[in-house]
Amino acid sequence: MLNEFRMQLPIFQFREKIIKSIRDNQVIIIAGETGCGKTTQIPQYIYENDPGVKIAVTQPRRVAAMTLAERCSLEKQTKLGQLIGYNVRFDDCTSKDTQITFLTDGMLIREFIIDQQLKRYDVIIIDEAHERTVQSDLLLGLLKNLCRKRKQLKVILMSATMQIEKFANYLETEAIHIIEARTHTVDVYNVPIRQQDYVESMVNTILQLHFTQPEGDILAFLTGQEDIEDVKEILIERMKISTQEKQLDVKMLYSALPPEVQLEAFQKSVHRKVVLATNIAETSITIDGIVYVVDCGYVKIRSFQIGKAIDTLLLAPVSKAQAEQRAGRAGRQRQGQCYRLYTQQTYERLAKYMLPEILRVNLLSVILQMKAIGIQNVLTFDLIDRPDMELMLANLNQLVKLKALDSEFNLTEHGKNMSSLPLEPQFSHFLIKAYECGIYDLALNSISVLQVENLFYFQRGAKESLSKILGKFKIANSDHLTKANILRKYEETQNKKSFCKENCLNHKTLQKAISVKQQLKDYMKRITKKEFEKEDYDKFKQVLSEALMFKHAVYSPSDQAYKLKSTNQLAYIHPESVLFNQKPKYVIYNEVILTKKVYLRDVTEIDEL
DNA sequence: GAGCACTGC
Repeated sequence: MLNEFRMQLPIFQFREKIIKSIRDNQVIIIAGETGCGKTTQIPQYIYENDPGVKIAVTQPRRVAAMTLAERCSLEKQTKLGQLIGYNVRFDDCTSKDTQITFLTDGMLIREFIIDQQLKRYDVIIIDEAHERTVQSDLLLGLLKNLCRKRKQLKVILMSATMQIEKFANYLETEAIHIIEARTHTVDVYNVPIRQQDYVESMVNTILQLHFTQPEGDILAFLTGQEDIEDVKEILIERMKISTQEKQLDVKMLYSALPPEVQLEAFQKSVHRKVVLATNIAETSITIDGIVYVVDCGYVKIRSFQIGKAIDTLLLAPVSKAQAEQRAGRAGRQRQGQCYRLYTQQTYERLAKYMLPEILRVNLLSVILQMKAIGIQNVLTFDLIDRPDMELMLANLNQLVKLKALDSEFNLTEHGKNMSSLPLEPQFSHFLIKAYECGIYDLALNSISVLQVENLFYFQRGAKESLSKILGKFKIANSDHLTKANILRKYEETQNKKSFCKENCLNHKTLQKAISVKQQLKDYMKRITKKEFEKEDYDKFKQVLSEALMFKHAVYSPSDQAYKLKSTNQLAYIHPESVLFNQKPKYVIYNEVILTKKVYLRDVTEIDEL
């Protein structure tokens, strides 16, 4: 039954022990580094031991769920979607025969909304729990509760070997298994003195490495598009004037890069390759052949400032766990090396772990989900880390104003409908109201494009300017309507690829917007029957303004900036807005975010507040 | 004149 490959995995020696542990305990923890085989093998062991059980395995990312299902199917020599399948957004590859389902944790939360007992599964495995996403934290809370109601249910938490005691205490279990993986060692070097400018330091380190060390590709961790482009330019320049013969291929990798350009970073290169990447290469993406890692020591982190009610996207030092994760990327093939552009002393002072997501994001949609799952008092719900009470209370009150909850915080019919849509509550509210007012096509197009990121792609020094392109599509002083217009024009155009090229648009992004639109349309069919349509921009703005009632701002001439109605904070219109450099008196916005300045993103002019 | 970490439903 078990082929030789499977028997060689480190986890195999633990097979009997783990099966027994699952029999004896309701909740068990399995910790092991990547490569020990826990994710692919444990579900199969459970199935082989008791072929009647239905198993769910969650993953933070959709690609992981899909590839893992494929791998396991191959090992069991079954067709994908039969015995073993996956279920991710836009792609359900399961059947009535499916016993092992790999799914994203967001998907399992949606299943909780439909069936609060999750009766279709006998065993639930939460994988990569150490990543501490909002979804996996919430799932752990829900499963902890569910274990009291369903005594036969088995829950398995899988994670890297960190914070195990914390998970064990929280889940009240002593059944812990630690699996050693066979990974190659990575030699870590720190710079003796920290350089002021990590871009310069990065370039020097890469070149020195290139000219002195034996063959093997390099992965460099930077923080964003800007420093990646800087390093690339300088590297290419220095290589040109270098007297050394050895060539170096410079590739980039970050999520705003169109997928076809990202692919270049994976191709085998004749010369040594250096991939300049964001933390996308930390967990989401693996590049083969990496022997050297260079780590700048920083990462951009998005956090929600509770008092000011603004998001920030700022540079922060990495955590120790993150630095280890980055270094580990050098040891996947053979023994590797990691160069850190910071001192040993700086390393010692780093935080052990990054603050979990649930403690640093706005929780409006999570709280609506919790209410939809039937949690009476979300303020006292037992999560592994409790979010700020005042933030949750503020979120509850916002949901009351959006009529998702009544004054006693009970879920309304409208709230139930809102929670069924894969959108932020404001947008769910907007879409439902827009349907009722007969502006559904405009609203659907607008919301669909607003869901996707990186609509435009500008290479450094691109001829076409953003304002010129925006000018072509601009409608009614509104980013929301302008984006709806872009999607319409895209759909009407025959040659979509050249349309995108002309307008610096991202083809894959618009394709995704179309999938989103179709999905929203399908969901909306279950909520309302209304489908008459009129083209009324004023009505659109009126409904949007009501949905974004906490996101109004007024221009203050003395400050030359916008004053947010909610907090009196000053902010500027983002350069990617059609209203950039214009000064309409009243605006509504989707998001306020601090990067280099406090910016309002996706802005629409309105007549009055 | 000036900007764009990463996931997920």
